[in-house]
Amino acid sequence: METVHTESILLGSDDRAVLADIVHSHGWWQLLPFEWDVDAGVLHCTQQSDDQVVDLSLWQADELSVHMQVQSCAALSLVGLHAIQARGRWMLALDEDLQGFYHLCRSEPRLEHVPAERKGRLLRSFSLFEDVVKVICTTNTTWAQTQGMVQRLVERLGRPSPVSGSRAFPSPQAIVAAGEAVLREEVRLGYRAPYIFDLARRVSDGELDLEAWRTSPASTGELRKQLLQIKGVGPYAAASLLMLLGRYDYIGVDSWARKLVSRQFYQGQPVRESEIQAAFERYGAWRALAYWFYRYDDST
DNA sequence: GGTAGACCTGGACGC
DNA sequence: GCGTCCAGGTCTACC
Repeated sequence: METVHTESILLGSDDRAVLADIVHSHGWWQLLPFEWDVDAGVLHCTQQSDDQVVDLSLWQADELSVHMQVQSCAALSLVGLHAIQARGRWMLALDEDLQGFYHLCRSEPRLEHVPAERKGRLLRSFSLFEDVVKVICTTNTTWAQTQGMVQRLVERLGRPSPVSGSRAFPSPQAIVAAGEAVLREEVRLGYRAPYIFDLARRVSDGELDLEAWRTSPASTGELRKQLLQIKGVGPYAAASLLMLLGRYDYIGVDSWARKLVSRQFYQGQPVRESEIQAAFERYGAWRALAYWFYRYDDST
C-alpha cells in the first residue's frame, strides 16, 4: 500500500466564486475526467501534472471560500503545488475581472441576475489541450455522442491515478502513441480522428504551444485566426474556445444559438450569423457572455 | 465571400 | 434485424 499525500489549498476567498454555478455554467462537468458529486457539492477530477497523476477535489467551504484537495502518491514540491493551485484558479476562472460586464448587466433586466448571483465564470479544463479536444468533440454531433467520445478517450488512453484509480485526460503524447487508427476505431471519433491526432502531434512536438495562449497579449482577432488554423476548429469551435480563454468578443453560433436568438429577436425567422452577433452588439467585448447568460423567453 | 457536398456516428423510424 | 433518414459543424472545391 503506497503512502497517499494529501494537501489542502485555498483557491479563492472573496466574493467571486460560487462553485456550483461555475460547474453548471456549461456542459463540461458532464465530461470525464470531471465528476460532480451533487450531494456533497464536490467537483472531482483526475489530472496529469508533469509526470504525476493527481486527484483533485474542489468544494465550497463557505460562502466566500473555495478549497481544493490534492492527492498523490509522491509528495509534491512547493513549486508543483503552486502550479496546481494556479490551474485550479484557472479552471474556475477566479482571476477573471467581470466588473465591466456586471456594470452592463445592471442596465438589462434579462442580465441583472448575473451580478446579483455572482455568475459569469465558465468552467475550464485543467489544460487548454483538453479544452480544444473536447470542443472538437462537440462539433457536428449530439451531446450524448460527445460524452461517449470523451469517455472512451479517457478510459482508453488516460493514465490511472494510483490513489483513486480514476483516469486523467490523456496527454498529447499518449494520443500520438496510440495512433490515429485507435482514435478512429476504438475511441470512435470518426472523421475527427485525424484532426485530434494532428493536434496532439503538434502539441507533443512543441510545434504548437496552446498553453501560451492563456496569457497571450495578442488581440482576440489574432487569437481567433490562430484557433481557426487548427484542423477541426471552425467559427463555432473558435468562439467557444475564445470564451474559455476569457475573450468574449465572438458568439459561438450553433444550431441552438440560431434557435434561441431567432425566437427572441427575429420572430422565429431564420437568422444569419451576422444577425446573431448584431443582436448582442451593444455588449461589445462582453457580447458572448451576454448571449450565454441572457434570460430568454423560452429556452426549451 | 458564398455555396454545395462529403465527412461520421448513433438514434429514430418504417418495413 | 436491416435499411433509410436525420442532426450536428467543418473541410474542400468551386464559382
